[in-house]
Amino acid sequence: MVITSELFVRSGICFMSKILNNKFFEHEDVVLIAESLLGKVLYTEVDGLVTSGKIVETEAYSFREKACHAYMNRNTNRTKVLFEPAGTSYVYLCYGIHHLFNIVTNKKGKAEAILIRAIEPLEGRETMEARRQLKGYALTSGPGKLSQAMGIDLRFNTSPLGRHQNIWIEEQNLKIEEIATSPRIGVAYAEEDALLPWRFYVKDSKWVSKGRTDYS
DNA sequence: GCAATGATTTACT
DNA sequence: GTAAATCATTGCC
Repeated sequence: MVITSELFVRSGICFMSKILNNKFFEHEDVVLIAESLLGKVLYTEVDGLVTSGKIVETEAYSFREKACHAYMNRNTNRTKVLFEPAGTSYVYLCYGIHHLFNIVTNKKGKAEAILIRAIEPLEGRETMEARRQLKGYALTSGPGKLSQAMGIDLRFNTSPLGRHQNIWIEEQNLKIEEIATSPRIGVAYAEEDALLPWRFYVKDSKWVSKGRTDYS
């Protein structure tokens, strides 16, 4: 993996941080990238307010399997962003209420993406609490919750990740506890592909979502 | 044009 | 545990 080092000044303190670049997301194995994203830090700057959180739950989706919106290279107005280059944001509205944030991976034309399902708040926690109108673990423990907390909506759809786009991911070498795997949540419609163990989460994190994962 | 629906969350009983 | 909220997208007429 290739990581770009950049010097940033934040809160009057100078320190090195590493923003993931497109090479990180270009890998052909979306499942491997999904697992690798655990512990990375997602940032947004919305309305001049910076928020960030440690990624603790992800899911992988691929054009090769039925749970993916671009299964069989299904290319529609909504899914066409999945065919964009790696590192592009894919945000869509679910149930008319919730914005779900994904990152496109693999080479341009290979429709794969990673859904960010939960984060542990780091910077801007008060901003997140104000947007969510609540405190505690419900702040960001789910894909719709974290999007609301971080101000992510359809305006970010098709945005390439990067500091200048106000949405980016950093490697801060945060410690990761044990990683666990399970089937993805809410994809029973995918039949046999619903059982793929493509969900990754930090096993003991209190910030992981509570959705059911068994289809028995 | 129109009806169905969802990679969820929340508020109920 | 069950159900309502709410709308962009999709597929079919």
